[in-house]
Amino acid sequence: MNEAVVTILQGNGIQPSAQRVAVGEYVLRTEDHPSADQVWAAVRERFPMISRATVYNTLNLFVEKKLLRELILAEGRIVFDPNLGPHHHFIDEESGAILDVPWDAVSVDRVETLPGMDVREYQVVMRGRRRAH
Amino acid sequence: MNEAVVTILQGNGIQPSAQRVAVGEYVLRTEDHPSADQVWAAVRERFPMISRATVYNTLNLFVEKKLLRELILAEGRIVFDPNLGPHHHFIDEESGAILDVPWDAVSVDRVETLPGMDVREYQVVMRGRRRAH
DNA sequence: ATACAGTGTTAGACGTAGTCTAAAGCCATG
DNA sequence: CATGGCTTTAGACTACGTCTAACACTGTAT
Ligand SMILES: [Mn+2]
Ligand SMILES: [Mn+2]
Ligand SMILES: [Zn+2]
Ligand SMILES: [Zn+2]
Repeated sequence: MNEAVVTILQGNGIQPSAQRVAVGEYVLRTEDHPSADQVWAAVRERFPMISRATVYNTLNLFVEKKLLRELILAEGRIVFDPNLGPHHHFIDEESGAILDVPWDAVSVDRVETLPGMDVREYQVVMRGRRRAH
Repeated sequence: MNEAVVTILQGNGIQPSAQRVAVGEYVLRTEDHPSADQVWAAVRERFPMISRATVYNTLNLFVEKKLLRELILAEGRIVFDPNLGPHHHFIDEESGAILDVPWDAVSVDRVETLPGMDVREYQVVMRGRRRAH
């Protein structure tokens, strides 16, 4: 059992069962933005007997305990993001891949002054094509 | 049959059947961002025999013909937006309501300069609470 | 008038992502 | 051991969207 993950879970009031650590080992470290079923597939490679319900339960628990964020950017799938700091997202329309865009790469102004809206959080969602740079 | 809607449909190469006009009368004029089933409910009040499949077919046709945009901002529902110009969105976390934010109410910079990303379109997605203003 | 073709509508089956349920397993404590 | 509280599990269930295949409508050709 990965001690670093065990420590994170304990530090957030989560009993570190073998299944939860296996899910955490993948989803808390990925650079990706995987869906629940992608997490299930990835975790099953090393922990083949884990059930789908446990993966969903664990992901929802991690969201509740603020180890993950849920993003809803594309049709038919919720994706999970272990990058908790403020950042933006770029969606490659060709592959569906979701890329992080650093908070300071884009500048956004006047969000605080919108009449009638108390903005708790915001992000820029960009869509387009990836290209060589 | 609403002549204004008939004209819009014809102008976009869509045969103005009674069902399509009924859907258009609601969804092309709403200030809301309704889901397909909300559209179905609204249209059925005046056209009770319309089928769910026709509403979905019609909405998808309107999207294809660029009379509507699809937005994916919340869990478990695609919503439709007849406001075609560039604008941002604010989601009231209490009610789930989606409000338009005028393009110029917020300023966004440096989106064009992101390395490796060809941004075709973008918007700011804000979440928070509505309040009196 | 009738036949026919092309388009549009319909009910209901289907696919699929996510949730729920109820039983079984695990583990600490007495 | 026995008990109690979590946790996991398989599979049922729900909800949104799509697909299918039959039926209806409309306009044109005969
Ligand atoms: Mn969730
Ligand atoms: Mn669609
Ligand atoms: Zn991210
Ligand atoms: Zn809008």
